[in-house]
Amino acid sequence: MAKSPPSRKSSKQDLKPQIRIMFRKAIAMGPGKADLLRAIDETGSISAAARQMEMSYRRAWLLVDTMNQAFKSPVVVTLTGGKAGGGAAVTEFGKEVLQRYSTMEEKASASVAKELRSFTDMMNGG
Amino acid sequence: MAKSPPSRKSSKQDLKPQIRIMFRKAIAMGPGKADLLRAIDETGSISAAARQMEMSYRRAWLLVDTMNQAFKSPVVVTLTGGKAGGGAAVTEFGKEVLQRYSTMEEKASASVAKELRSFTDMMNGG
DNA sequence: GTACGCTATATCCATAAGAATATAGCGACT
DNA sequence: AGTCGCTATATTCTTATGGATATAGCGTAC
Repeated sequence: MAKSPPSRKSSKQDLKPQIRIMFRKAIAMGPGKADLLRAIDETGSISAAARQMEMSYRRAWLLVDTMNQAFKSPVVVTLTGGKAGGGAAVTEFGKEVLQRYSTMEEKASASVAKELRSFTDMMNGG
Repeated sequence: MAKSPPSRKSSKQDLKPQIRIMFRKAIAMGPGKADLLRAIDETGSISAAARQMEMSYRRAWLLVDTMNQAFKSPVVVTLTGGKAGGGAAVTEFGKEVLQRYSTMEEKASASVAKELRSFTDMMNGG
């Protein structure tokens, strides 16, 4: 039988340059943290975002903590208690960080798109 | 006393986009592997390159192995025995891979240079 | 044929990263 | 006052990563 495309995760098609902003050996901002910020903005909580991204709350919390430490102002603020038990929100500052990061991702990606394709040709079937 | 700048490793100034080419969850090519290729090309052996980069031979060998598996042709060929006990060389194909990767690094870096600087302003003193 | 230095590989160990779990605290709402 | 769901944190366990070490095999030079 023809092999059915089995829920492929990263394949050659996913190739893209990754921007990683380092801060004292830790990643202050990268693809994963950007996704997390978007998920927190969407869901309004760290734990909901973690569930959506299928990671542990602990890990999500640590990522948020790393970001908040790296930037001059918090990118995420939290509150405990309240009707929903608490929650988290991406600050305006955080949204700006995210926006600028996304811009960088797009620019970098566009700038190497052509080269990336010829690179693909040199690789085995990812 | 004033705290003297203690042999800083990565600081804000080092910020640059990283290109990582993935192959089945493994990094087929990235900054570290590119450096290793350059070191092998320079030294003519995996172990000398490993020493130069202060990593274990095992690790260097694994990195080479990953690359060779990811690409259609080997990027490094080795020979055992001989006057120097053996050695390794970056193939012409490997040099092309490296060349193209370096080009991508430069282009991506240039394309986001401006944004990267404003990003820096939002971060704490790295 | 012995020595040399490198490749190639296996084994074991230390450390780091992350998952899972447990628990405390909080505040709005009922 | 009690419930709820989330933040915040500690603890334990598993797994992954890499370092260190040991050994075998190889071919040239001596």
